[in-house]
Amino acid sequence: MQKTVQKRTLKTRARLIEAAEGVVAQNGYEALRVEQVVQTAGVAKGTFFAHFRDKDALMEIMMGQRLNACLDQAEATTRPTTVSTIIAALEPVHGFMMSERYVFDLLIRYSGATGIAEIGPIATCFERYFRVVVMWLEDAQVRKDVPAEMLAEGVQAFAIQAMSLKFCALHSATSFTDRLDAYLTAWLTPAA
Amino acid sequence: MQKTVQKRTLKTRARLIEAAEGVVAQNGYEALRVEQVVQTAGVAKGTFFAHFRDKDALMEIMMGQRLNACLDQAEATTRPTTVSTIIAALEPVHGFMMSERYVFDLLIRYSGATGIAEIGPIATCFERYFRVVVMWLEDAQVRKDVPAEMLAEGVQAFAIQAMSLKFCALHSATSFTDRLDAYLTAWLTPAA
DNA sequence: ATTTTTTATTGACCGTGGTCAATTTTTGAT
DNA sequence: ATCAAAAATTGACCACGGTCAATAAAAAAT
Repeated sequence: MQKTVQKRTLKTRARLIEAAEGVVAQNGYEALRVEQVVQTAGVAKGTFFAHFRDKDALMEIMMGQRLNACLDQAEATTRPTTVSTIIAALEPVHGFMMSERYVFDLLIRYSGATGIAEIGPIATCFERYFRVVVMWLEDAQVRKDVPAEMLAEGVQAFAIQAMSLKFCALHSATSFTDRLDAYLTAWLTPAA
Repeated sequence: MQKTVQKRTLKTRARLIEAAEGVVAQNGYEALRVEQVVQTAGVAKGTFFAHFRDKDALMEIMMGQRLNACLDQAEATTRPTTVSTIIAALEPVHGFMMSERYVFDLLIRYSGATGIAEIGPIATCFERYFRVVVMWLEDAQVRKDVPAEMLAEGVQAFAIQAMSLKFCALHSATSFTDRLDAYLTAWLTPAA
């Protein structure tokens, strides 16, 4: 009982994603409407949902691609060993995450797997972010009383916290980079 | 040009919130439908939106109340001075935050003020959480090389991280409390 | 009291995400 | 080539949050 995939399926799917990417390029992620995507792609609405569970599933795919590209960039830098170089290396990733509030919210919501064995593109990206940071930290000038894995989880937590505060009217005084720098210095190289 | 508020307004608003609370008590937050709330309250749909900007605004009010009650509980404990007692004191708060995935997501989304001078009930609660933890940390057995304010922001960040991972299929092995304990020990009382 | 102005309520209507039985297209067997 | 089974597509339809011009009720002015 194999379910053969027709080549037209792949074509339709590609057309949908292409159309969606065009819409996003023009108006951003938040303004994307399924109706506009299917019209641009020249298919019926039902077709969209035959290809993607829901609108968020398409968002996950598109944002996952962008995130992976940003992570490629991050990994292409010379291996950072200090707090400030780590932050600099992650700049493309964080930049995209903060590009739109809608993007940030959606990324956070899907950063963990939603169901059992149901790990989506965004959760995968967060896992990759984590692994990259672990790798960097393993031979960086940081505290060694705690495993690199935990340090990396902390980096992620602090990055999200700094991004959150960036969107927050109350704490908009300090810049994202300055705040993250202070957090990570205290976390990775404690003085007491 | 004062806009006088009629007493019937307050009554209608109270009826709406009461109705909403009943619905939530029965089916949880996620299942709440505006239609059901207005039916229970015996008003028209338009009235709902004359009282609350949108459905989320009502959610914010209800969750804010619950959160404040949890924070009252937290503050009623004998002032915690160690990592484990801090975690224990915050248990009611974290418990509510993790009670439903929908609740967690919404809280995170509104944890920062959404607009300038537009600080809502949930953001206020997060501010209170922060203040309470600062107060505790000020005379707790923790590192002093970093201001208590930053330590408290870290506590919040790690708590959110631990809650996120709790909802995540990948990392469900470690319990929330154990994970948060490890985080906070490393953050508040570093050994190197 | 009567009129005017302000405030609150109403419900028909809209936008948008999502569903599903019916239809069309493709595939594979004969 | 023909036909039956499987897969993909369609579009009318639904659910639900949210809007707004019309109406009703209350408060203020006369």
